[in-house]
Amino acid sequence: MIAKVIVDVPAKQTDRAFDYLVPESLEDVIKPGVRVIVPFGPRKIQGFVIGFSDRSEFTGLKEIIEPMDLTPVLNEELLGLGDWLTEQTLSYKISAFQVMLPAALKAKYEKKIKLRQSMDQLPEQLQFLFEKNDTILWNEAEGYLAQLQKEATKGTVEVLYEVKERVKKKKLKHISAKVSKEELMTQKEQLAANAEKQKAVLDFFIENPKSIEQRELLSILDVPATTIKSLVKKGLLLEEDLEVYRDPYEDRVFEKTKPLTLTAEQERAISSILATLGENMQKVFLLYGVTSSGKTEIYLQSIQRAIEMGKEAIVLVPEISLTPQMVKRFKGRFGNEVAVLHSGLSSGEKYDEWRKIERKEVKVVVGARSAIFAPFENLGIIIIDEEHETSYKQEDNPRYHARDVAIQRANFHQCPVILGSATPSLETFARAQKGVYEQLNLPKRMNNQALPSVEIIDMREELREGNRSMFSRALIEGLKDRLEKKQQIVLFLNKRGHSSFVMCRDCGYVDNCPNCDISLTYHRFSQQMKCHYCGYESYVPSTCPECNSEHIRYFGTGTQKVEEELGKVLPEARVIRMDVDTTSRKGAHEKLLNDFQDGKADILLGTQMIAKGLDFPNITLVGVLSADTMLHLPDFRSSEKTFQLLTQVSGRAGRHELPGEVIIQTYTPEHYSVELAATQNFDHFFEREMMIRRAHQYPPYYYIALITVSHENVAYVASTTDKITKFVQSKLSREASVLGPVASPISRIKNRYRYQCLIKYKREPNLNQTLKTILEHYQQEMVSKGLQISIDVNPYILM
DNA sequence: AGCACGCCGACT
DNA sequence: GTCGGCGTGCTC
Repeated sequence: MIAKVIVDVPAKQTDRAFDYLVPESLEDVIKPGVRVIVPFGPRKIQGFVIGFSDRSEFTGLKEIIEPMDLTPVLNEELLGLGDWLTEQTLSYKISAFQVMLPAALKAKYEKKIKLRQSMDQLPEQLQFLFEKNDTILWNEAEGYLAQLQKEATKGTVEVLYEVKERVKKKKLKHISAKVSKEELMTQKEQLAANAEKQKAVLDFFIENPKSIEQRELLSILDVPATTIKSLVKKGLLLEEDLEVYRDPYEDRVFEKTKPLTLTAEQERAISSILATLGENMQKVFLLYGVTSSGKTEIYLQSIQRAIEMGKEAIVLVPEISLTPQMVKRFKGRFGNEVAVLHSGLSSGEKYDEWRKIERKEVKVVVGARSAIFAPFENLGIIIIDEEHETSYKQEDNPRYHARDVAIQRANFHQCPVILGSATPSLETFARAQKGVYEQLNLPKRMNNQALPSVEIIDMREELREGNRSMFSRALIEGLKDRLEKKQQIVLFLNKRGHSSFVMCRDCGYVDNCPNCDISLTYHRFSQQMKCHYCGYESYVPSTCPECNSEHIRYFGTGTQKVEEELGKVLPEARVIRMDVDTTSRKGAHEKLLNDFQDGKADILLGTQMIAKGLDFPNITLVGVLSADTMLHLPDFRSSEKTFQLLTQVSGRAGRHELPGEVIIQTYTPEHYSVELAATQNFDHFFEREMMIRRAHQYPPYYYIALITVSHENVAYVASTTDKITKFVQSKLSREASVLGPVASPISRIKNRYRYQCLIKYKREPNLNQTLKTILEHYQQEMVSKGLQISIDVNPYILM
């Protein structure tokens, strides 16, 4: 039997199956989807079995060394999905497989040197290396490698390549009775009279026939481990290592919730979904509901139905660690049937959650982007909450969009996909309008609570009238008012777009990174300037390096700065600040939110991370400090993102009995995305933005693909990009526009110059082949000259 | 990605 | 004469 194996070498030349003989003894274990260790040249590496064949064109086949799994980690569906991913994203097969699995299953490689003959066969100056051990790590022999290599050819030492698992299954020693209760009793009689500890242990097992963790047993009975050992030796007790899961929510109790009664609107929406569920068909729904309109309850009850039908469910949420409330809702309804996968977990914890899915111990997975690959085999429904979120697009290879994967998987399982949002992406909304997706509307908030009133404040006007602070007079008024009424406030700082940079007020000099074409960010905590792209650090300049002026200071507002200012204006206000600094510690996020919920603070101040999911009854005022910082980014989606963000943030106010108010501060009050977010008029915004997209040939009217070329030499990059652009032009139809070559918006990162070519097209069956040809053609130069070409067929970041 | 093989410059 | 630079090609 010959196995086709995809090897763990992410390179163009090795991006195909290699044939290996399956040793007879392994024929039962080696199945498609099993990871194996195979010899590859002089080394050993990991590979994935994708299929079998009885013949090979290749002579001199090698044998598979050993399997790494007893059961496949990728089932037939996921193997196929891997092929599809490879084709869609132009990535390597191996990368596609690895992205579908928890990182813990990625192999770790170790290179070692082993002494083969007696020490005295070795030149004297090398002997000390092997004094302690006959095997040392390759890096430990630094400086002697050349000599050792010579020894290796003589055979005194041998170079070993090892493939290691990254994470061990967590196992704990469990003890149980090996014989019957009666037998234990008779054996107890025969123990020496003074063997009281042993008798106590036997008594315990006579009472409790179940197995128990050794550590626990020892602490209950207060006996030494040797007592257990001797009973095991006598054959009365059984000692075994059982796999236990690292459960991140272990010590948490989730209050059980029951399905709520649905409103007439919810009822109407869910009936369509349930019908599709019952008919076993693939269909995509857009659940378009304003903030607080009860989308989650629809998710919960749809999943309920899927479970009742014996099926499973995937729920994607944007970066779930940021919404503990969401986890609570799912765990509350489905208890132990839920696995949670998000970036806040350690790789061991992620692996354990994944194992629960693989072993069919859960029915529902709630997680961020990569949870879309959960290895369920009987998927009944896929839900993508906050469908418009850009974090569903992976920004490195394979550059997939979870929404596309979801639809692909739903096609395989013939099940519904629900895309939920109050502010759908234009792509999705356009498809719903065309009838490709079925649109379900929830236009009203639950319990008919009115949407909050929104006021837009023109900060230029404030400035003209002499208010130079970052808070408008209206906002200060509002803050004071809520403090008095003991109501809560959310202050939102839109940081994306500009962070704190240092500029000279006299000459306009900006402190830039020497390696990247981007300004350095001021970090108050470490009193340093840092580059977000390459990590370069320097001190904060006290005088301008250009003109020696002392009027050099930082611009832009960080949350710390706002907190400080807030303290000056409203010293009595209790503020909780949420940003990367205060939430980096595990569980910090949740604790801060709990404190806020418990009323330990009046104001919650934060960045993007507080924009969604917050649902506290006492919030009656939401302030947006700077609405328009994103509008000026070189990104055709910036209006869309601004609109979405403002709408989401506004939705935090007045979700329960108390009416809500929103104050949006902006320097561009006339911009339609600000104006229309104030009235929460998505439909109007959609029309407006669609006109612009059509005029500029952007999605959803056109598809786009972005080729980015980078190298240390500008001229080389420019000329290569030029050749690529011309080539693409020659291969595509007249319908497509190929723009370039131009320098990327961030024209240099880590001293590499960056050029790009943007392709806008409607239908180009040749495109993928053309792009593949480019990668193939430049493959040599990519390895030998360090040229980088990255292709993103549906980019979300154009920088 | 590694690693070996192979063909040209500066050294004991 | 050889050590070693990294360009080229292969890995079942």
